[in-house]
Amino acid sequence: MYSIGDLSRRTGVKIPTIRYYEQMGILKAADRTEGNQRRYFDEELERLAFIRHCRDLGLPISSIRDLIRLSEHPHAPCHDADRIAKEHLEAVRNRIARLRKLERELRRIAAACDGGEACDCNVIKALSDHARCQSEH
Amino acid sequence: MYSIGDLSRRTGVKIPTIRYYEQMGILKAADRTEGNQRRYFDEELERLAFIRHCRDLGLPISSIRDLIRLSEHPHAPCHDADRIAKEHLEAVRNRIARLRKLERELRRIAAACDGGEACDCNVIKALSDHARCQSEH
DNA sequence: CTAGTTTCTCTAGCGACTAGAGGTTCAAGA
DNA sequence: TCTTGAACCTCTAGTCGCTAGAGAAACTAG
Repeated sequence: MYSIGDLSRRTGVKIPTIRYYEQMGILKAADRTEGNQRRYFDEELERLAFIRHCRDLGLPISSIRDLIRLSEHPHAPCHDADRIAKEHLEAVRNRIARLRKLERELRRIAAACDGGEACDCNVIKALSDHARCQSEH
Repeated sequence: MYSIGDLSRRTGVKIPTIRYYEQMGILKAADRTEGNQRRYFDEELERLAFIRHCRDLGLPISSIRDLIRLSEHPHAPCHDADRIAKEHLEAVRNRIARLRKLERELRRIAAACDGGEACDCNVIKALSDHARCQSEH
């Protein structure tokens, strides 16, 4: 049996965040002591680890909610879970592609400073001037 | 002389966003008509393009504010502008590195579905199980 | 002059937390 | 058993960068 602090230490999820997940309905409301404090079991520990893992992977809470609902209806086709993961993979790939363009751009800009004064600072000029970009963003 | 709608069409920045930038102090308060409507000149058009470009590159508004303040004090050393760009480049590189790890992970997870039922769906299992990850995140 | 578009301000909402106030409960040591 | 201090409770508000909507006023073309 874990207090919310135990759960927090074991999962690395901060206490207010645990309460927030409960409020969002992805972590079920814990049993309480006589004095109204939350007490958790291994089941919640596992679910919180699942949530944490999903969040680390960048899945929004709404998708996590979908996955949990799915896993609670074990005879539904797993098609949906697969779709959620695939869609997210696609989104991550797009983000990477965009960020790499930005990286090139920033490298160009950051290389432009010759240590002078702001009035002729190439960083500021480069940031002012969209036309110099080698790729649209 | 541009209305806020003109400015919006020319820069692709939505009208409420322009007003928001004014409120945040990175776009200076425009002149007004008798009837209190904003009227802009090319100077604001350019600044908005600058802001837009910075935002596209992912710079937070606070950094943009710093850069603008800097460009308004043209005899300050451009050292700070350079630092802002370099720091941001660093942050972008870190984000890319992290996202690539996530991509590998998601690819592994998304490949795990064999079309069965949710009760033995490998996507859900993979998401439950941190230990299977090939890289920490 | 009128009708329809644009603009105004103000407030509230998004997502995923995070921080703080002010009060209560728990657990360990004396 | 009592005390003390840590941990916990709820509630509200703040973060960031917008975005949406209400209701009213101003502009512009015919």
